[in-house]
Amino acid sequence: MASIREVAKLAQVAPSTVSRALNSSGYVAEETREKIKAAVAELDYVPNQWIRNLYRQSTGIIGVVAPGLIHPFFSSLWNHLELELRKFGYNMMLCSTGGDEQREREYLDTLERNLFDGVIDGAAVLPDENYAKLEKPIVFLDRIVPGIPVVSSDHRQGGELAAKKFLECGCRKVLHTVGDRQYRLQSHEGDDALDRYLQEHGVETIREEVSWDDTTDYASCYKLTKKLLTAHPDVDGVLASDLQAAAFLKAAASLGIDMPGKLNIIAYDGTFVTDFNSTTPTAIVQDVRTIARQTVAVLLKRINGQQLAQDQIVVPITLVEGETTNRTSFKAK
Amino acid sequence: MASIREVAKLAQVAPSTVSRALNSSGYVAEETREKIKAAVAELDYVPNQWIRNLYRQSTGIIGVVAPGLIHPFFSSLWNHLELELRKFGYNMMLCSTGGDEQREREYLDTLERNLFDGVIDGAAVLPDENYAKLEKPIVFLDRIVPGIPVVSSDHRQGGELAAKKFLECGCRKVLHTVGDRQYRLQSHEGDDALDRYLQEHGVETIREEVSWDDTTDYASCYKLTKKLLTAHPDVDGVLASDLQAAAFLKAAASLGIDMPGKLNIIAYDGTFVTDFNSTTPTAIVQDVRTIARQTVAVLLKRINGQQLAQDQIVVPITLVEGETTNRTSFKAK
DNA sequence: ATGAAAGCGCTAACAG
DNA sequence: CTGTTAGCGCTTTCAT
Repeated sequence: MASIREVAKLAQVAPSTVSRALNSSGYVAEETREKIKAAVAELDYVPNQWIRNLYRQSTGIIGVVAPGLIHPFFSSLWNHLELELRKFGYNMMLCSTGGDEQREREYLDTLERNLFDGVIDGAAVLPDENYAKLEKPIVFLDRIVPGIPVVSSDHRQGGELAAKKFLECGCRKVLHTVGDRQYRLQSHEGDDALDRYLQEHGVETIREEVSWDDTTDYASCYKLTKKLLTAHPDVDGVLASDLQAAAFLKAAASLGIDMPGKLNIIAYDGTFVTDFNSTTPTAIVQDVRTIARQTVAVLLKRINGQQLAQDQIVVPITLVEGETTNRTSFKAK
Repeated sequence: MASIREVAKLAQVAPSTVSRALNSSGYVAEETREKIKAAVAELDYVPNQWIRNLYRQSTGIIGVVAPGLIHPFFSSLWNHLELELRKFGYNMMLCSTGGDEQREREYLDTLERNLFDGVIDGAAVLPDENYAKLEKPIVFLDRIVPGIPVVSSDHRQGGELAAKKFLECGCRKVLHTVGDRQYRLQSHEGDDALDRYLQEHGVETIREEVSWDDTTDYASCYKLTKKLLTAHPDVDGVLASDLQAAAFLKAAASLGIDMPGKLNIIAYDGTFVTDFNSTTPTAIVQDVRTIARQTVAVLLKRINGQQLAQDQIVVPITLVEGETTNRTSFKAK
């Protein structure tokens, strides 16, 4: 790896002149420029970007903290984030915590101590105070902490869309799986909205708290869903994330439950995995691309020191009708 | 961000002493150590890791070049790679090329010019000569280039396992999808082995070349498989990657083809997505975890300047019997 | 238009 | 045991 000094020596100029020529900053005589160009070619000189970063105090790398890479919703989110960051000349360092506190802490530490330009935390599971001392521009996904910008789907809308669909289908008892409630997440709004709306309309709801494994690992999902369907035989509506919904579908079939006659299932997320099923589920679809776009937009504003109009950004969500909910409802009249 | 000099000043010692105290390299009097500790605490000093890297000429970050993050086989591979790298104290920077040459080139360039400790390229689609000048320790996945270590599944074994199964099922005409053949990939061995074995036993085979999209995007998969099944109505065996296999299954069902009576399907990869189907496919399962482990092992050897026993490492592969191949074959007698 | 010199924040070699 | 000095590879004044 040739250094700038070697180039300078060969071109018989000072290192600073080479620097200027290469960055086209400041004046360099055409003749000198030529000599330098020749020397660069001869030595196959490539400036060490790392060192440049040292001066610029920036690397063009954004750290992304993820709970996992396999879950279809997240893998597709990271994919879109990468594309979006690339658009603005940034690279992405992807860190996966597996939902573990300690690992998140370690990663945040690494990201803080290195010259990363910013952080996107999609796996924030630490108490609020841990985030207070972070100096880097940061954006959260879903997790709400005062003073930190957060991007997420409009889960309240998602919950309501699902609730309305269940009502249309004439459901009387709806079960939905919810995550841990220890910290404030935007997605909790969805659970609350669902319950509120359904209960206002006289429909019973059951919340079933599930672990991260139960939403990520299909085998766990399947075991869980079978258990739930057995424990609550009178449930006629289910809202659960894609994988779980797929598992519910399979489990219900194996239990001989008539669908969608006796059981309406709505999948939350609407990633590509729902396509596999022989029956296409009705799904609440998150707009991953827009989430990625907004997240990057917010982060860049932070990096450039601009003010944000709002700390919380919610992205609209849609319901896509499939075959797992009753079409012959009174809505269709 | 306090610097080491500020700490030194506050503790009334030289920066180098602080450095020694913090790295516990060299002698520091207990008393001095205390003073320094106090100063560090007072200023909330955190050493700038980035700068340290400059001296160590290493960052602890490995660049991973991926064709994509969504495809289940890859997302699970990146996940395991991350875990494995973490085990050895490394972080992973994940770059996704979408299979694009230009993007691979750009990423390799970035990785070379920055202080990454090594590169794992799972999306190598450039002509061989592009890799000759790479100076960083590198490992390829699947792609074979002389002089560069490569890790992959034992696809030859995979091809043969599939072939034997098709024979057992009494297939007479087997279709399999293959990728681009422009460069040498270990996975081509699988296609070749399948053809060879089947043809030796008098079974006709059809290769169908497919694009990256046709293996990644489910909608594309489905369109493709429907077309193929219509074009080759007499095919009684199909080998295709998970997503495609799922699509074949759905397409065949929609065309009213009797399965597995008239059509035996084997899914290649065996990722979690195959679980979703109401029918569990027979699958050739890649051992992602071992691939990840071997890849990291090879890379670390390279980083530490150790010799490799061999340039090509192949990881055993297995066939898992499912419901999409005929069990009542003459093997069962 | 060019070069010398200072410095980014830290470490390592060497005196003392 | 501790401080001084030099330097990682580059950029950026500031003279000339």
